[in-house]
Amino acid sequence: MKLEKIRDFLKNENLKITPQRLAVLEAVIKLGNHPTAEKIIEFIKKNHPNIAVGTVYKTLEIFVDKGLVNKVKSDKDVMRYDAVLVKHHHLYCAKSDRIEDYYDDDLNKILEKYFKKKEIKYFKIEDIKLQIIGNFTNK
Amino acid sequence: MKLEKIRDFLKNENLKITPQRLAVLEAVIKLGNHPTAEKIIEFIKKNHPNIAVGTVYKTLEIFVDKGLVNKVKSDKDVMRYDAVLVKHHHLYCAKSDRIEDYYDDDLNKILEKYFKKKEIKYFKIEDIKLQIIGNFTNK
DNA sequence: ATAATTGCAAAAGCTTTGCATGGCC
DNA sequence: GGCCATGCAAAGCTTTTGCAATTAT
Repeated sequence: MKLEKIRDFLKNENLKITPQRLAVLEAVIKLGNHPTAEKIIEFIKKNHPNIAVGTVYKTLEIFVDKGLVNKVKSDKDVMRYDAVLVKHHHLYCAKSDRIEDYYDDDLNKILEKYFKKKEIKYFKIEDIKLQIIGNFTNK
Repeated sequence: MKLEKIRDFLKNENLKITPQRLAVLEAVIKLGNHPTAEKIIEFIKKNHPNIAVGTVYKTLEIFVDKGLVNKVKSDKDVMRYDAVLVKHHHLYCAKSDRIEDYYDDDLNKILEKYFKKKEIKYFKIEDIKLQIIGNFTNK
């Protein structure tokens, strides 16, 4: 997302445009690959040494509420954040904390079709995310 | 899983059969629905008031290592545990912490077939879990 | 001007750890 | 008896909170 778009977005949500907020979003986007709060803070501190831990958490929470950022969690570690808004799934390394995005529109269509036919009693589906667990064979 | 099976399992893994271990596994099984450590401790304390929190966590971790119990985590809350070993997926309530199991062999077959054809470069799949997010329409 | 946001530090969970005591094999 | 497992309490980590000072609009 471009800087101008981000400013507009914040403005539309009645959120003040502060250097901290821009820095947090920049960090999530530039770091990529589902950074932890710790990594985000580390990244921001390079250019913005006085940012407070609490500010980063609060800002991330606001972005999650507004849908600018998503939370990603595996079965083993701390909260991680993701600024990729396009629908996607995740590849989880069984042995490490590595998480990669997986895009596949055919798959999404198959799932959509499947669940349209085979409705779940007592449950209205909003979204489906695959956790694909396995091992990366490259380094 | 029956008590005798559990005893055999522990024996085979060279784990001592202790009342605490039996109680933890019993709690996870009887509570069902992905209890938190807190709920497990609460349940066990009824019959076993002196059990230590640390013991429960250590025991759960051992069971997870040995594959007797799985960890389940949503994007929002603490670690939860699951003694259902049959392959299944999860329905996550978008508004609460409710998590229900979802079994569907047809779905598993479709996914298996799909990923057999459409291999992911650099990744060897071991398991696929669906996080189905939405709303329960019963109470 | 004023209301929202920040930094700071303390507090609040949840989970882990160290060690002496106790219990299983 | 030997060694593993437990209980207890303290410590560790991540995340949240309260509040005075600061900043965006």
